[in-house]
Amino acid sequence: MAKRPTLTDVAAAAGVSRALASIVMRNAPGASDATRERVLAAASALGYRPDARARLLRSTRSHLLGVVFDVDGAFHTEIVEALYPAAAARGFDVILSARGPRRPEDEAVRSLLDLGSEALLVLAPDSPAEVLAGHPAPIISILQPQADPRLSSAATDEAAGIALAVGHLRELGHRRIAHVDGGSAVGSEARRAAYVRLMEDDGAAPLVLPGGPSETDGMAAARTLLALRTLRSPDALPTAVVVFNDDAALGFLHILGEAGIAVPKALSVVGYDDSRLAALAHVSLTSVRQDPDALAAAAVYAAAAALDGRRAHTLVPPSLTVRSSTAPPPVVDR
Amino acid sequence: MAKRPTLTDVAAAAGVSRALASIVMRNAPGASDATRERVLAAASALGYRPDARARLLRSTRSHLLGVVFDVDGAFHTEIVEALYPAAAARGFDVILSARGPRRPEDEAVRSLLDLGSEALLVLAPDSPAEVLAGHPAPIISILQPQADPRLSSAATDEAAGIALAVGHLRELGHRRIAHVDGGSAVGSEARRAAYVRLMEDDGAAPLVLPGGPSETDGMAAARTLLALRTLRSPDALPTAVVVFNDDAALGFLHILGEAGIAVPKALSVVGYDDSRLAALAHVSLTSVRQDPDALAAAAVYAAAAALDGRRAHTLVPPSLTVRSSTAPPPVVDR
DNA sequence: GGAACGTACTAGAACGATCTAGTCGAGATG
DNA sequence: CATCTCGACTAGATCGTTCTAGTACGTTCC
Repeated sequence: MAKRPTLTDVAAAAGVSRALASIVMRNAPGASDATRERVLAAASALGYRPDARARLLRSTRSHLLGVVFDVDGAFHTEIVEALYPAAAARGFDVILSARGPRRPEDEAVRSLLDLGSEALLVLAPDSPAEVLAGHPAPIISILQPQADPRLSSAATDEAAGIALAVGHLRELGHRRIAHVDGGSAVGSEARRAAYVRLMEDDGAAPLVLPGGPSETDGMAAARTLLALRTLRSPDALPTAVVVFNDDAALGFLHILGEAGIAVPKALSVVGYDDSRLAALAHVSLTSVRQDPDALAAAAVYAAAAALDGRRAHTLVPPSLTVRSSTAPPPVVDR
Repeated sequence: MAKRPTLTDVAAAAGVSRALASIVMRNAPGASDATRERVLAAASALGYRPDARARLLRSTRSHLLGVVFDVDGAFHTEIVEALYPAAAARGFDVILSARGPRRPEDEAVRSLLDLGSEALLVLAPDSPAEVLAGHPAPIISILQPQADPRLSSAATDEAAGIALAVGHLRELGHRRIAHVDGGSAVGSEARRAAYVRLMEDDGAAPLVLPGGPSETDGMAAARTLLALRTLRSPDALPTAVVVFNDDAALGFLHILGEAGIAVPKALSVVGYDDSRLAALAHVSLTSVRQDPDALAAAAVYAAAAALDGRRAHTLVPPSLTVRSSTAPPPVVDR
């Protein structure tokens, strides 16, 4: 429990001034190679580590990115991990603050600002753009594109994701493709609109089943589809469904299983997020994959740009992970 | 982008000295009610928030708890969220640092120490006790009990958890209960030992199938069990299985399903962690529940105790969430 | 050979708060 | 009435670093 060595200790040990030791530790120009070596040797001999508090307090730039993420968002944590290397590549450090049912976004944001964050990366912010733009540091919205010109964003290209899903199904031969939407969840509107547009461009009738982001929402949507079966003729029923996300897709699959509808033989299902759930052998769901590394890199880029006074709005292209919940449509009475 | 107001600004606006304004902001004794009110009014009028960097640098106590957690550990994030209120209740603030495949524990720990954490809470530490004890702040190991007297810990009572699972199965009428262990994962040894002991106390033969913490480990264990069926007579085969965790249990269930073994009719399965997976309608796994709130409270208590020079080792009792993967054993040839 | 320049280095202020050691005045005590 | 105590308040040092404004000295240039 000995007290931490300070820069003064290092300077004394190396026989130089504090200021020069500081120059060496920051790897700043203004020291000869010989002293540089001597100071570094003294530092490591003493086990010196710069005190982040003093450093943050004094320096003009903190090089700190504050990140707000959801504790229960599985995909959020993937992005968080990708952010560490992405930030380091541009000379930033990362501090985290969790948001959750018992910790409001506002509190998370403020604690990061109090520590001197230069910019804030907020995953799927739930505060309105108005509030976000009011903070004294630039905000980068991750996963949710922002129309507000005062904000930056890095998000997945939802339209491209839906296009991948629909394209894959069409290639398999599907024509009657339905969509279970995400209700009022983040991204739902963009995905639904992209779906409707793709259908109309193809001259097909869109069929949107109201859903939501959770397993139970998916279950409800499946029950709606089952009810439709008693009303429509078989060749007016969808042979494939694109569901808002993996959680909802799982609920959807569950009800289908109970009703004895074989997936993918009778009906193909595509999810969205390519979460851990989708990859389970038990589930094996074809799903649209958002790229956490690309999102992280785009977000850090946007932060750097924002600090230069420029706004960036990046859309990251998703990919499709094909598993065993999709297959050609059944050949029926034709 | 106006500069943040400082304590000096507040003091000037309220017509008092900086020191007195500080006393008021800290809610420390030494100010009259009248000035207290005046200073607080000035502070909120200016939108003043204390600068965490300066505060951390100067004050003798930082009241900061550093938390290291796994980005991919679903249960970890539940504890993280519970830690915020638990810490606040004892006057602590929380800062997070993620550990992951691309961010080693050591780096996470150091960044927290550099910011002045008074104690570190590490979820399921993977460094040896030796290394952990070498840090200049007390370490509280969460989820992994520690024998080392220099460390504190807050963990689930694994023996009690296994006893709950086995007890539940015995009440249902099971006598031949197997265990799929967790290989070298955290907690595996304790759970396996508890299982073996419970079996022996009952005069039953323990059957431990080698497993691990992942879905594929569970799948492998299930195949081992299936192979056993061809070697043993039916009344020497287990009628119930307690699996190391939910992930492995899911893989186990998957292979069982493929082999046409009905759960819970032919075989009962109990998981461990009561994770999101277990709660899925599609899975509905009976599982041992660890209590995140109790763990968080115990960890913060241990941190406070450690700062007083006392070590605490708390075991939190788990509970059992009964779902539909367990039922009475099949009545067979007896 | 003196001005101009560049490199290596240093003294001391500054960041924004808290802490220490006081001052001041009013009321209590003997 | 002098002394003591106590609450309200303040000046100035301090935390560990970075920043500003220099000094010292060797080299180059006309």
